[in-house]
Amino acid sequence: MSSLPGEVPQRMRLFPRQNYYRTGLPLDVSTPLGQGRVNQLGGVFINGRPLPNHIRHKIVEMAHHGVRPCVISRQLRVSHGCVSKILCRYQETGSIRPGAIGGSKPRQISTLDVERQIEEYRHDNPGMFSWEIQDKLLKDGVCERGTVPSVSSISRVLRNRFGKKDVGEWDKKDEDGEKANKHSIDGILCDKALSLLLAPNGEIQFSKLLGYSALHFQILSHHPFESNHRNQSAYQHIQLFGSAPPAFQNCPFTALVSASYAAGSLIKAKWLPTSAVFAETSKIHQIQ
DNA sequence: GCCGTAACGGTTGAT
DNA sequence: GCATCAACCGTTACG
Repeated sequence: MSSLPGEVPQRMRLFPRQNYYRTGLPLDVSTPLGQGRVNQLGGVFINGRPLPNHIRHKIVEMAHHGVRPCVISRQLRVSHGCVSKILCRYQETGSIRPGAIGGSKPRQISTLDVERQIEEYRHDNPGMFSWEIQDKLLKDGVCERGTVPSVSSISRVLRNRFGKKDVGEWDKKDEDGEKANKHSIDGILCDKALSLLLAPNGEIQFSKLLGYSALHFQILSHHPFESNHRNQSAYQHIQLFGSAPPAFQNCPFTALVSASYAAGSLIKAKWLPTSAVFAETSKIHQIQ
């Protein structure tokens, strides 16, 4: 039997084909990891939580080598539903990562006009409380009872609009952060390093990336509206197998390519055809 | 026996 | 700091 990290000893496993959920039989198992449970195949899982990355990797890797899902399921002791789900997602997105868990849709709590009005109130009277602002919005007829933002929403608007600038804290993820970074030591170093990587015509010279250990090549976004997870996973795939995942081959989109410093600050970005990106990253992978 | 998927109980994190 | 809610998770059972 192959031993996977986190696997429980044989004696802790329950009998296969036991109907846990529908019969109400106990299925909690005390494991060295804590709140583990054991599935019908004898594998350990934590309800509600994604499988560990190394198992997800293994599933994709085995499928890549032509192993059938049912065999993967039995060997890794992961339910076939889960194997199917992970492989389907991988085919569709090129990502082995679980989706973003938790959170809720951003609620449109106030229109831009209302936000502007809140800012104005705050500007005129910096000591004004959120509930006072709420009252004033109603009194001035800016909002009606049903549409007026909650006190916590107003607080959030104030925090977002005034909080960060007051303490001089820039969010490195947004554009402001990017600008700020350019004036940092990291930013200056990055700019200098990148200037060596750029050919006179503005193209990134991929071959020169190899000479800079402090710099790493990054596919930041496969599509402007998609998450970076997918692209990082695609890059992982290239590192593992030396080729782009199936879903990415012959992809009509373009990829945003950047060179970034060890600190992760974005310094320059450039749009290139996906095929060119994967061709170049594969070459880099092979040389390394 | 294999596969896709609905239902389920659970977790997470933004609001 | 707490409650709510909608996203996700992996397992099970069914067709």
